[in-house]
Order: sequence, then C-alpha cells, then structure tokens
Amino acid sequence: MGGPSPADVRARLLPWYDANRRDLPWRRTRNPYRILVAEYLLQRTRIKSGTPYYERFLKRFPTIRDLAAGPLDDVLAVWEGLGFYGRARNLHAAARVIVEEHRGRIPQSYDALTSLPGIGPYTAGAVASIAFGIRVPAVDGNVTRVIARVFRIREDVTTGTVRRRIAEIAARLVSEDRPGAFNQAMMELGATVCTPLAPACPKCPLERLCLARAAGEERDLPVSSRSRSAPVVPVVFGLVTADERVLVVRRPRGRLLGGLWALPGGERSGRSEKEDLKGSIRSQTGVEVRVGPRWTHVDRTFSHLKWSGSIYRCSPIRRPQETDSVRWIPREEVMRLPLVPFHRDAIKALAGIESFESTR
DNA sequence: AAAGCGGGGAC
DNA sequence: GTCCCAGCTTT
Repeated sequence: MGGPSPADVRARLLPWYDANRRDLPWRRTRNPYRILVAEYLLQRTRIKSGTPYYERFLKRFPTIRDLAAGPLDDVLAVWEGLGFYGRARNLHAAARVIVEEHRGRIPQSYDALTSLPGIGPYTAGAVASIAFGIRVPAVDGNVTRVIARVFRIREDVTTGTVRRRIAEIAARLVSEDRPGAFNQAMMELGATVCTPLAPACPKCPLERLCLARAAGEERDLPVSSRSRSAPVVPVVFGLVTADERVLVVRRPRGRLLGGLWALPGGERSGRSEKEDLKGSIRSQTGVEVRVGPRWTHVDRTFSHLKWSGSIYRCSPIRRPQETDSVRWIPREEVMRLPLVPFHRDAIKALAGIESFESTR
C-alpha cells in the first residue's frame, strides 16, 4: 500500500493524545449509554454545538430505560434547535429495541450496533471501540481528512471507492491495545490541529511522516466534490389564533423538520401568499381562515434549500377539530411542545401583544 | 451513486 | 458569503 506504518502512526499519535486531549463530558464516563447518546448527538454536529444538548439530554433521560419509557415528544423537546431531528427519533427507537430485545444492555458488537436505527459504520465503530474496547475503526470527517493528508490521497473522498480505501487504512491503523483512545486521537487531531483550511502542521505529531506535508499539499487535501448552492423555496405559514389558543400541526416524520410541531402552511406554489396559505391551512387542518396582517418574514437556510416567505396572523371561521396531527391548544401549553424553532419565536412574540385574538 | 436532512461556528 | 462539522437513511 505505501505510506507510514501503523506502528509509527500509533507511536506518535497516542502520546500526543494523552498529553493534549480535551476534557469533554463523554470522556469522563465509561457508561455505554452515555457514550451512545454522545455519538448520536454529535453526528454531523460540532462539539461546541452539541455539548449543551448532551448535558440537558442526560439530565432528562439519565438511563436508557428512562429514554425508552419517555414519549417521543419529550425527546424531541430536548433536541429542538440541534437539527437533524431524525436522530432523535432513531435514538428513541434504538433505546426501545435495546430495552425490549437486549435487556437494557447496549449491544457489545459492531454488527449488533449497526443493526440499530440511526447507527451506521461510524457510530458503531465509535461505540464499539470507546465503550467496549473492540478493535474497529471509526471514520468521521476528521479522520477522513487526517488520512487523506497523511497518505496523500488526491482522489475525491466523497466517492465510494475512496471511502472504502480510507476505511481500510483506518482499520489497519487502529491500535490493538487502545482502540477507543486511538480513534478519539485521530478525531482530536483533525479537530484541533489537522483542521480544514489552515492546518497547524508544526504542532502535529504526524508532521514528519505526513505525505501531504512532504509534498506541500496539506492545504489542498482532502478533495471533495463541490456542494451546490441551496435553491430558494417560497413558504408561507399561518399564526391562527383565537380565544388564547394556537393552531399547530405535526410535521411528517422523515421529512424536513419531521416530528416537530409547526404552524400550518409550508412550501407554496400558487400566485399569492395569502391564497396559498388559505389553501394549505384548509388541506392540513380542515380549517377555513381569514388571513390577517403579515406577522413576520421567514428567511431560513437549511442543508439543501432556503425557505423565504412570510408568517401571517389568521382567524379561524369555525373552531378547529383536533386530530393526531392537528392541535388547537392554549398558548402556554403549545410552548411545551417540540416546535419548529422559528415558529416558537413567532408564537412567543405574541406575549407582548395587548389583545391576543385581534388580527386587524 | 445521489439526494434528503439543521443549525451554527470559523474564516 | 463559503466550508464543514464524532453521518445515516432512503431513493
């Protein structure tokens, strides 16, 4: 294959990690449940963003049995604001499988972990190696970058063949004695030294054996295919209120913001905001409304699209009928639901309004 | 293989 | 503004 030997990489990396590792909450425990929770929370999420959610999550769900017993809405409520809400649903489902089929014990093999919802190659490798000391790699974005540089891989790392090649290299590198520490050391190096734009090579324990550094290409690797800019999608939502109540709908699972409660409305296709809003509220809730004044604008960027549009205050013609996915509930109670974050803001702003039901 | 799925920090 | 983050699932 070529490139530095696994023994050399380990001999340099592990002492560096022992001396430089950050004190992170999930590194203070050997509890597999706590490690599992951290891995779900941190999928495609920066440590700085995920840490406060980790603390909050474990306070609300101290054990896997607490999590399995809790309603999904409570899990989503803790998750609200973090994004990728399918993770919350998957973690909740995984907890129920573990309690019902594994007697509440986190499965102690890579394959059994992979079979759980929301656990793929990375998360299975991380939990297996960190919580159970099993010698398997854990290849995340950091590890991909470190390996692409150290082994000077100049092909597009987003393709399947190159990803497999990097996984094979990672599998050979993993320490036999300390697989969990080794995997975390690779991630730590990528996060703090071998950073995307300006790697701090003089501080890197692998500088002497890094092929990209030797070629002066460290800033050019890894190569990844360009991400296209997110298209703008027009949206409109209705803040339907009367009698101190708000109309909310459950967004469909698996879709954007899936599982969260939201103001009725969404992506629009007609010629006017108000006409589209009346139609979407009717189809989603069966409620006929009078559309009032514009309440606020919407300008929100997601991973693959941008929502741009408005939220209007509305009045229902008749009292809404509640279903599993439609609620017509008091303002104080709606705030306890897991809500689309910017919809929570829009509802909260009603607090300062003198007459709640006036939409004139 | 490609698309869908959040939000925010760093530059 | 762009890039990318302790990725996985569905199509």
